[in-house]
Amino acid sequence: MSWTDERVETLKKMWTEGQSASQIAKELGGVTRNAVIGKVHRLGLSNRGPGADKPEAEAEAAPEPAAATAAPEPAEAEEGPSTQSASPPATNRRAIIPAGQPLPPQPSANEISPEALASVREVEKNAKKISLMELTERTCKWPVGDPATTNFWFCGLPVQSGKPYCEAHVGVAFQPMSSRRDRKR
DNA sequence: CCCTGATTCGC
DNA sequence: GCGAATCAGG
Repeated sequence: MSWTDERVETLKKMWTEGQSASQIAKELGGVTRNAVIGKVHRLGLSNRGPGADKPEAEAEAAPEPAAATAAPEPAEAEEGPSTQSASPPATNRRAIIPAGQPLPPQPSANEISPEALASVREVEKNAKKISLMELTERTCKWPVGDPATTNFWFCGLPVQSGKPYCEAHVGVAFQPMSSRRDRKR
């Protein structure tokens, strides 16, 4: 595969859209993400944000010709403490879990946002349905089903990173409480 | 381990 | 110019 005009355009478009190199590579096909990244660099658009081109960028200092009075530092707003506690779907199950540590919450009765719920349903269909012993540091530890049943398994999908769950389950586990708005029912 | 982009360097 | 290998980070 070579970089035809079309392919390059797709590349540019997607890259500008913020697509990841791997996604672009997948889309184009026949190339790896490395190829994409390499091309991106060669095209000189390694930087995605600035649609503006800044040919001249030299020397530090003197970035501000204007009299920047005071407050040159907007300072980081930083994430507010925003009590976005994970609010684990409270599990009433006695400590049934084996050598559990932080222990996964039960998805059960809780007001979960429809979107997140939908995601979970999705995921559960593709879940690897691994057993307890198969749980590793990087498998989603979201439990599904009743532990007392044979119909019990763990999601097992790749975890987000750090988190104990896969993306979808992280979504339902760590809800910003803003979405917990009590929707009438 | 999964993923990101960044760089290098033989081709 | 190309992109695999590698590097550096999350």
